[in-house]
Amino acid sequence: MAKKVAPAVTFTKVDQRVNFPALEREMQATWEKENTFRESLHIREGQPRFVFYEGPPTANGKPGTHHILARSFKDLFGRYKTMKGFYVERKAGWDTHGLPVELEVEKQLHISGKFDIENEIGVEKFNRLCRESVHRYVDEWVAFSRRMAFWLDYDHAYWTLTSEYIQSVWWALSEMWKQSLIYKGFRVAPYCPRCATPLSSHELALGYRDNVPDPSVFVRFRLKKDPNTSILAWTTTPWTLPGNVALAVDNDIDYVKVKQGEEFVILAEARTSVLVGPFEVVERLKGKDLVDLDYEPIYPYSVPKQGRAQYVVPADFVSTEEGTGVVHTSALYGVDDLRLCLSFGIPFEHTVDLNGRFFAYVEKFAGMGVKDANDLIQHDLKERGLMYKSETILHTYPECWRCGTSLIYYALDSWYIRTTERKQELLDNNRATNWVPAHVKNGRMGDWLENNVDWAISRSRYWGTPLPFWVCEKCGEQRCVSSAKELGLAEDFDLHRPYIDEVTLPCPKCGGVMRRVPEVMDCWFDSGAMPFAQRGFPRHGRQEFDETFPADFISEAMDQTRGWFYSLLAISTLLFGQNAYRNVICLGLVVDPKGQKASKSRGNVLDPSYLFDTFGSDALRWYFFTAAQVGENYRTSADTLKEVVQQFLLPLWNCYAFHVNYAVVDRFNPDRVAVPLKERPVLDRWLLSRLAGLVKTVDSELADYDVTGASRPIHAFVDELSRWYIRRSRNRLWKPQSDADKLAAYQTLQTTLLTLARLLAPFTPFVADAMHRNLTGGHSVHLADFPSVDASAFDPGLEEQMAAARRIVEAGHAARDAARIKVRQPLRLIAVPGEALPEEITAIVRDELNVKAVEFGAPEVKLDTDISEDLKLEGLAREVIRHVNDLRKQLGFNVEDRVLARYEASGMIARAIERHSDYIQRETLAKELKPGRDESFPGDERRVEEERFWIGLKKA
RNA sequence: GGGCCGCUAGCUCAACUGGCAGAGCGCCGUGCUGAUAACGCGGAGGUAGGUGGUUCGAGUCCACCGCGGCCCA
Repeated sequence: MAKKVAPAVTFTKVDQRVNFPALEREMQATWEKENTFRESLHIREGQPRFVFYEGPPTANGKPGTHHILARSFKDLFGRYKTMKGFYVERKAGWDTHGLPVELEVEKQLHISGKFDIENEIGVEKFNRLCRESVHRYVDEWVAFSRRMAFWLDYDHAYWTLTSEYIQSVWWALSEMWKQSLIYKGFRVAPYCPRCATPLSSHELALGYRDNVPDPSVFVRFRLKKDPNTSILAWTTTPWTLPGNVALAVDNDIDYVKVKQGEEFVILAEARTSVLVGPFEVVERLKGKDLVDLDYEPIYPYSVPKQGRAQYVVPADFVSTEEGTGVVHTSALYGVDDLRLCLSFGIPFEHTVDLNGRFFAYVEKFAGMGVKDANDLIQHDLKERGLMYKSETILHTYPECWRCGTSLIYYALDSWYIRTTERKQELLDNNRATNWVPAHVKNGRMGDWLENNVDWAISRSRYWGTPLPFWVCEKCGEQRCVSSAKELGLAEDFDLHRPYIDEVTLPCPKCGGVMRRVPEVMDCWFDSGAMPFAQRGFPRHGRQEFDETFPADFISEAMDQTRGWFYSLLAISTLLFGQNAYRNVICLGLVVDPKGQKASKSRGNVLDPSYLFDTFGSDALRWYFFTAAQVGENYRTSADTLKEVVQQFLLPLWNCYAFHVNYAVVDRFNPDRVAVPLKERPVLDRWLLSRLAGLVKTVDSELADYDVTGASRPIHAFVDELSRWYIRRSRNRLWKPQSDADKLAAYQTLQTTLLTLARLLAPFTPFVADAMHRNLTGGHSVHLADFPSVDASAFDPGLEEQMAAARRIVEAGHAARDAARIKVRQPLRLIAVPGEALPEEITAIVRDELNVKAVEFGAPEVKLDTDISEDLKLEGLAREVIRHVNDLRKQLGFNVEDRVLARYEASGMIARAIERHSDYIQRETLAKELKPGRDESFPGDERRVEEERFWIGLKKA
């Protein structure tokens, strides 16, 4: 007797009733214990880098289901490229500054607005609380990311709040300063005069109220050359009239001059319905005919001495939907107004102070609040015969979400980066970037860049990178600082407000005192600076920066087009003349099954921990990779995730369990010499050819950043593996004897499942590693190489023949169904159309359709439905086999248990058992099959086609 | 108001450059099951959001409109 060689790999039996969330928790623990992530980096040290940048999440809220999406894609490519042999550093990052953090702290303190922060809490304490708040959320993010298997190096994370990081940001600004790209100007924003603060668009959206009453006034602007004629302009904010500097018309709109009594009025033809009383059209004009006309200022206040103002200019934002088709323009109290005045060089001056009160020089209304002044201004205009008509309208208007005060649009001092000067470069660098999906490049992103405006980088807030600009109190000299050292500060000095505000510099020009401007930076600048700031560059990390710029790959949600995608592009273009990333995947949103965005008020938010606990993170990841084309929205629900588990993960797991559990029984040794491919049965050669094609597809699609293109074929392959290969191979593993055929089947399955595990490792890292470790005796799949294509396995001809065979099988099943003859009943012949297939494949067809012969070349599928006595007995034998196996299962025997069988039968059944006893014993692992009822054998009455019989079984 | 994306079966989604509308789930019927939280076969279910246009031919190209989404104003 040959001595048994202990296999090097011992498989552990697999439970078919797998619990994925539990499996994932165990695997996570294993990774922690074995430091698998660190090890996966370690084994690629010194290899070419694949550079990934982590877009830092704002650490001021809990992670949600939509965060699983982007983090899945980031992780996918990190793992894939690692398996392809690259060193993929994955440095975590935290976006720690900004208004969201401040608002969170305001909420926590039950305060709101600048007044409370400065006078009740104090900036020092406020910023300390902001810092603490950030740390609190970061812990949750780390736990969340671990749970979803997002491998990221949290130990070396970059934090935008560190002195190191801040100084890198300062350096970036100082470089731009040297290029004269930074200037101070005005920026119009929604503004609360009570809180004395501008509002972000997010805050603005919180405060809209319907049916707000406001004045609606039509004002005469008398022409200088003809004071009997006025241009009629409309406004709902009379308080802006003292600031009027121009009137805007559209060049192409039709205007009319109408006569009413002794007065003439000009307005858009489409708006004559606003006129009071009868009128007579005396002249028709185009907007461009009005351009350049000077009018009598209604108030003299707002225009500085130099420059031309108070005349008609053309604009592209004038409409005839409301008003008069003429827009009164007050440079500092409207976004369009300011843009227009700047483009025409019209001079202007503020009439209203930061508390919403008129300056003293606006004599008639000095010191009045803007809302209170509305009535007085209307009264004044009426008295002077300039008010054509005044009414009250109800409209939707924003209020301050904190205090309910009506907001005004107000221009504040703001610092800008002159990005428009480098617009062409921005466009060129964008064009050189690979966008997925492709339409974003010239669509959303390209369009945004075409309409580029200078980047307003200052915020009148507290918790942010302080602007490094110092201005002399005396002479106005400006200076940009690029490091703490330059200020004479220690390396550990907290560069935040309020400490930095106390740092003054002597003015080199006049010897006066230079003080820092009060603003902090737009935190988008922080995140856009991360390619170098995460290294502390240029003070440190020069080599690392050189090695890791630009990134090969980044991925975030689509809304980052104007966020991080832009801030990276803009900063890199200005500083380094190229984009910071080569490939970018922009993802859609996670929405509910109706396509509605998830929100607390709609009650359609999916709780990520519920999803993790119920379906597991592999299911979520696989869902995001396969469910929609990249860039589309994901209509997500518990049902769609359940489908992933049932349609993909369970069939995959069952294929794996099938192989392993039989391999355990048979003590399959994966180290045995492989049966040469040519000697393997056709089914194996077919599967391995399909597998080679799959590897090729997945690899090339991932190389192209096409994730659905890579993942969907894997699903299709698992389907074929389960529903054709294993279905047709069960008997090969089930049979008791160990021969070359069985060995080939095990070896084929082993190769296939191992390859699948490696293909799946980037997609579903938990289940892939569970499979891989068991199949290899404990090696993590994440330390393995990505599979390479086995070109020798390709056999397109065979694949085509197998496809033909499957078409025949389908037609054959349909024909049986039509003839109402069950598959268990063997038949003599099926005739099918088409060319003859090789015998080895035809044998599969015969077996699957349970026919003795297949005849090719028939005009249509035809089944010989004649059942001879021999065929009948064979069919009955198969019925018996099924009942015996059913009883085995019922009695709780294991698949490999040998049994002893007794039976009691008569008639055809008895004859069938006698004639086919070898066959029955083989298929039921029965060592003996004897007639005679024996009550010591647990058994059952069974019935086939009205004939009763009894069988009993015992373990052998 | 502007830009981009989407709209295909009850649901989730496919269909290379224009060429006979598909899959999975669900439903109905049926078969099979040591074949798994299965599987096989058959069936019902579609005006391709709408209206025009180009073309021998349009889900696919063009125009306009509607709905949903994101972004900007």
